Amino acid sequence: MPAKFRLSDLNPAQRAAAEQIRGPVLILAGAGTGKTRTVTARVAHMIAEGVPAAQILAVTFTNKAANEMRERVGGMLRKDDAKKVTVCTFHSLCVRILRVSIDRLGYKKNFTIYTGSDQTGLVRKIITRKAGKDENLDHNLALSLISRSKNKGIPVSDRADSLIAEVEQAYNAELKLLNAVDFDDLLILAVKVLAEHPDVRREWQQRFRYIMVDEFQDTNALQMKLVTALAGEEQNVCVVGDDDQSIYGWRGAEISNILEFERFFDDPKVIKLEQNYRSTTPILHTANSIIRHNIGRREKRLWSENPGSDRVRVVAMPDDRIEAQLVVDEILEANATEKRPYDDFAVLFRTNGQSRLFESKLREFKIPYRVIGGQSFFDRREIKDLLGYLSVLANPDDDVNLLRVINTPARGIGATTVGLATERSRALGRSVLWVLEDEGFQKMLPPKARGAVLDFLAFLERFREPMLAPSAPFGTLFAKMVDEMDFIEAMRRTCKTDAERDSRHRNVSEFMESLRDSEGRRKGLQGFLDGVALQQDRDDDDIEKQQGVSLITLHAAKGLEFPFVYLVGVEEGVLPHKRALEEGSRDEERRLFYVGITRAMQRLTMTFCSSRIRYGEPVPCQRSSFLDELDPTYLDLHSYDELAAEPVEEDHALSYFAQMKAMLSEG
DNA sequence: ACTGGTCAACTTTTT
DNA sequence: GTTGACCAGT
Repeated sequence: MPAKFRLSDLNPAQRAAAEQIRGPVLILAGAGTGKTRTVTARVAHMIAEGVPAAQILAVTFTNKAANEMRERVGGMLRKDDAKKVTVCTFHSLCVRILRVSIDRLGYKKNFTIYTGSDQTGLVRKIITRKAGKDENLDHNLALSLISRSKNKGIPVSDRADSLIAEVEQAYNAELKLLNAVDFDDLLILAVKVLAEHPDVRREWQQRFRYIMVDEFQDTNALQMKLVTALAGEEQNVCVVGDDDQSIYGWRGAEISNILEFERFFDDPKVIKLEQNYRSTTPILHTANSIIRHNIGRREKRLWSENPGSDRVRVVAMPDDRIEAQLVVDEILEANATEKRPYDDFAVLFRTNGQSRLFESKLREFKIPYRVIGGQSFFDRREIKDLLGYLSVLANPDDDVNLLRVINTPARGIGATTVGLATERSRALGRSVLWVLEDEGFQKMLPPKARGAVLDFLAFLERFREPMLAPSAPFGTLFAKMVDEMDFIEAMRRTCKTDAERDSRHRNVSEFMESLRDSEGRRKGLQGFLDGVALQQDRDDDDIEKQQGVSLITLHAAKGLEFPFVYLVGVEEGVLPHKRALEEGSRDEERRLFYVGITRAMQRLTMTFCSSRIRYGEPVPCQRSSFLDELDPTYLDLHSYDELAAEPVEEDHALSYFAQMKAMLSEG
């Protein structure tokens, strides 16, 4: 074993956690308490104690966390051991199980995974079909209701005749017909196949006899079921989490999984990690003061040995443009005078849309930056089109993607022909592709359309076999396809501006390159498509290598840390978000705020605006009520004017803060 | 069947 | 400020 690993490097609590190898273990790891370090040390310790590396499964919630853990484990173990440890997300674990065994549940193994926009598209279509286009049942609402009920195993509405119930039924039935599954299905079906087929269950239980789950506070009921199913009799389950950082309730996460862990596993060993190695006392103190307002937590007291030299700042800004300007100015200055690399800075915000202004300001000043998370590369239209072709090749039942690509680029198969085909497909209960191939259908078409359809079918057919062959050079082949249909030229023609043309063209090139890269990884076209659906391939190489200021949503920031953090847009309605307040999840918003604060290592600045541009119009806003919940001991309140002019003395700032507070409590 | 234009609606967070 | 849905003209 490499010399890097010594149990004596851990503090007593961490060490206790690493040494408890067998039986159920619950590690309550506050923010910045060396969680990943402890977990990786635990893996190393297990292997040192003779546990075969291949029997260890570490499940995380996000790919980012999985990648990080894989890297850390790799640094601590011999290379061949490290490779044998399985580190993956819940969803990719489910895909693994299902690609082998989903046929037991009546699906075909070449199922397609429907993500975000595929789902919305499908639901939207169903809503208009069921209710006409004037009906404005919000498709996002419908989807989230459907998702929630799928996870809980109960129908959306008790009234079977209600529109939403109809939509739900149609959605699920249609998915099955398309030989497609959504994210919820991945969990549901994996749990189902394990529950209903003891041989499958036994196989996986024997494969993974030691299970670790990271970010356990984000698991939902199904994920808990999956863990229990895999754990088997031995119950070598170690979960790590922090209820104060539970921020995925809206997605069905059950905070009770961690709060009531004892209900699921007998007599677990519970270990708390409370020493924080990340942040200074002012930052931690401020963080503790906000999370105290939540009830029903597992009490933790985070402390730090680092007194730090900076107080926490709260800055009032006139509007969001100036907010971006000031933050960028400060970054520029700290980089110039303190020689701080740009990677030391992060701008954190509640909603994706808030990153735009910062992006353009940073570009303006030629400061390198990276956007973490945000709109996926794979959601761009041109990329979805290309993915559509690949999906149709892999799964001929995938009507949604077939319809997406059937006339992109335009090839003479217009709305009339498509309408005819879908109608017949519904009538016969066959896939659209099946209908197109049917001679009876072809005879109904006018000669021109028939020719176009035949050409299209021949085109697909020519590539299907070669692309799906076990070790096919599918990237190279697909490049040929794209070339033959003149995809790029057609796309360029539909672009309005030169900039758009360039960016789309670049995207296509990048996509083709990543496709060709994955040829070498031996997972086949199917593996590539899985990776895309699970967001695994999201150029994490690229983004890791990229340097510069990080722009991140609060959700995506969990697990990360930065010396200098700007938490922007701390306004009522943004953080806490208006929609969240309507749903009554103020506590979760508070945890989100807490997560944001605890990302900061040295210096934390929070800003709020008096006015913000929304939909192109300025809208007045107010500081967040969360700011009033903070303990002011380590807090300085500044106005933009002060900061823009001269740095203020601390006592002045303090009295300003006191004044402000007094004013607020009066009103 | 395709193109280009106007208009509306929209932004919570993500595997 | 962006994206898509819809419509009228070629």
